[in-house]
Amino acid sequence: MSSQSLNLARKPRRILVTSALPYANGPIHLGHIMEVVQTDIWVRFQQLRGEDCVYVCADDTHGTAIMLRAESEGITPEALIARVQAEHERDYAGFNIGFDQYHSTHSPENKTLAQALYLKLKANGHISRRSISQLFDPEKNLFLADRFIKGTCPKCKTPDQYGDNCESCNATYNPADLIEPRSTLSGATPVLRDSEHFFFTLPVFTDMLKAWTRSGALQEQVANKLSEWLEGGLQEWDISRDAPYFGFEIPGEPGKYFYVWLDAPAGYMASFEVFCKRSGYHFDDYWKPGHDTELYHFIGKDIVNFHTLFWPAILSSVGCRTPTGVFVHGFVTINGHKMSKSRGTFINARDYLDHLDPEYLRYYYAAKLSAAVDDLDLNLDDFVARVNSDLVGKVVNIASRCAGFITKGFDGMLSATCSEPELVAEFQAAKDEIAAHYEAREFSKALRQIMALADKANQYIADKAPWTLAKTDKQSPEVQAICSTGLNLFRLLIAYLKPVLPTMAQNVERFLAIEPLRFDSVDTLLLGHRIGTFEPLITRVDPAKIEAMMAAVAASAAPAASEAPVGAGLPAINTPLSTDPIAPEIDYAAFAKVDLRIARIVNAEHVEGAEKLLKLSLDLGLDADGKPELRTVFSGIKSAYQPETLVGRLTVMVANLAPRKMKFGMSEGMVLAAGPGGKDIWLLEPDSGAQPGMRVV
RNA sequence: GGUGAUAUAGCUCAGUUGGUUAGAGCGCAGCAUUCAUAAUGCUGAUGUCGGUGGUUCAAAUCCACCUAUCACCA
Repeated sequence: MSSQSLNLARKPRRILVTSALPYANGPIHLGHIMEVVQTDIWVRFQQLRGEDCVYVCADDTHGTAIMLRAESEGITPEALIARVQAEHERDYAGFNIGFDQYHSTHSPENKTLAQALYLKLKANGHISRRSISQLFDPEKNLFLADRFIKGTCPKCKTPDQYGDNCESCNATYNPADLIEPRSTLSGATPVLRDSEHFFFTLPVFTDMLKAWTRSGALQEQVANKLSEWLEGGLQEWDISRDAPYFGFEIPGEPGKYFYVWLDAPAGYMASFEVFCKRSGYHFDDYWKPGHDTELYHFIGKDIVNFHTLFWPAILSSVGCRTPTGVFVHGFVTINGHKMSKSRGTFINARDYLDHLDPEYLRYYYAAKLSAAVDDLDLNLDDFVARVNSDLVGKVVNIASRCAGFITKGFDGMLSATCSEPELVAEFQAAKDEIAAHYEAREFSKALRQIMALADKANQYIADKAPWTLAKTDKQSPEVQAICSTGLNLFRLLIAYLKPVLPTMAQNVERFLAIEPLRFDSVDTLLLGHRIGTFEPLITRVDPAKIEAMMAAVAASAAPAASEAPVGAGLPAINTPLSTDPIAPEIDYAAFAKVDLRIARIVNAEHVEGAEKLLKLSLDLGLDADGKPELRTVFSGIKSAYQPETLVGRLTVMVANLAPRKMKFGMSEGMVLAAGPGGKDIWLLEPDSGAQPGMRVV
């Protein structure tokens, strides 16, 4: 079987690939990098096999968050997105991401495309309009998305909850139902106001989507998730926003703008269109039905709905083809935790590039990536061990230990034949299986197999011990044959690794004095060829550099804390006081009514069926009759504390709060804690010396 | 609160349709080697497969419930 002649005989596949558009509200971080590295490896693999594969991306530039961010910086949105895009492109280039085109959703091409999509949807009867009632900030003069509204939960009365659900009791509600709602942008009390909105009639596409999501275009895990929406009944999708909004105005509807998620996917098309203009590719070949081209979107699990429901439905309405595949990946965690600014683990691409070689991270990600949606943990100790052991200890070591003999004994000339043909053949025969793993995005499997081969190459060299022979005869043909074989094995490994390590592959090509490797290069061997001198192809990861990077990240975390997290769209000024201003003044008598007491937590346990609550038993010491005062309190701190870590600790409780009946029993008081919720809850604890029952004043 | 996923050696992960003593790499211990960026080779130890209960001749694998982590809820 000659797969080489097969490849030459057939026409290359024509493939268009995208990565998700990063939002222009913040820097590129290691999560973004994981996605583009995954995509880039897949694209390079296709190209190295001779396929015609184009890779495009763009900045996502519209929305309220961008508008507010620019306002707080005192610049125009256009200036903001231009600056951020330059940073994004620079960071991606730092990781060797080989985009064929990088564009912007705020471009004339995208405006034309988004408007054309809309007009087609409208002409097809897939746009409806109706008035909706929404909270409006009378000071800032804009409609408020749920995340810009806070107030007291109407069900459990917990203060300071966001507009759509309560973190304490998990209730979901309409933001208009909040008690004492306020705008997080201005602090003003929002008012209800009506406005006409435009909707995409998504339910019309239910059958089409049910078929498409199970057509093989999606991972099974993703299709399962989507059945939740499909079986639950799709709703019409609100695609308009009112002025002021940074985006494109809806044609013929002054003051109405496209919701950012309408023109974002159009950005894939716009970017590709720009590429077509300068390359001679035909736009319609890739976006209209009836062509043999393939279209793939690589995205994160947080934006599945937009890419696998709204987007295919829109494409099908306007007479475009649906994606061949949407490949969903998980999130990056650092040492097992979510990237977090407060924890000092929010690593931006720039932080990494300032200290470390991008090839390390490309390799580490590849070594752990699969086609599944699982999160990927960047464990920094593991990172150092893995990269040093695999890349330096195993792969590069093969060249390093062979090259010296060839250079010194044979003036760089490789032997005319390889010894150990079976071993060489085994390396070559692995091609199809490794290619299948790359194709299926099972990069970790591909690399495992490649590293197993690298082990065999080292075993072979150790077994033949050319250094022993060289002691008696530096010019022994046997030494030349062994080391030439070793270098050939090394060359095969590099050909397999090239999608992951483009820079190192280039260095190897220079060292071996060969033409750029392609995937099929493994079918031939390097015989009777003069190589260059060996130089270190990659240096070991220095753990001190990791420490320096983490120190820099932690140092920048403090001032950066006031910046909005990426993509979260929070206002630029975000301190506890800004989001939750100090309450109206009270007199001492009012305060004195609250009886705060020191209490010892004598027991803490999970509550069966409760998502957020822990059941605490609090000891307040003995009362006047010498009887122990024990209280049971249900507290919404489960997300931040393990029960066993609480037992024995002292805290402060409201001792005279009216008991409240909860689903799980009677709660006789409240313990005091601060923080926004989730992991960020901090229980109050007195200095040592305080005794249970003491009053806090 | 609902829903989808995940949980396997110190670390990071494989484990196909349930089938003998559960695997790999790293790390660790011992030995060998010294050509190589303290690299390599050989040998070895290490697991209540998140928990509980169930189905079965047989469960890491199937079912139920629970716990933890991640995501989504237009």
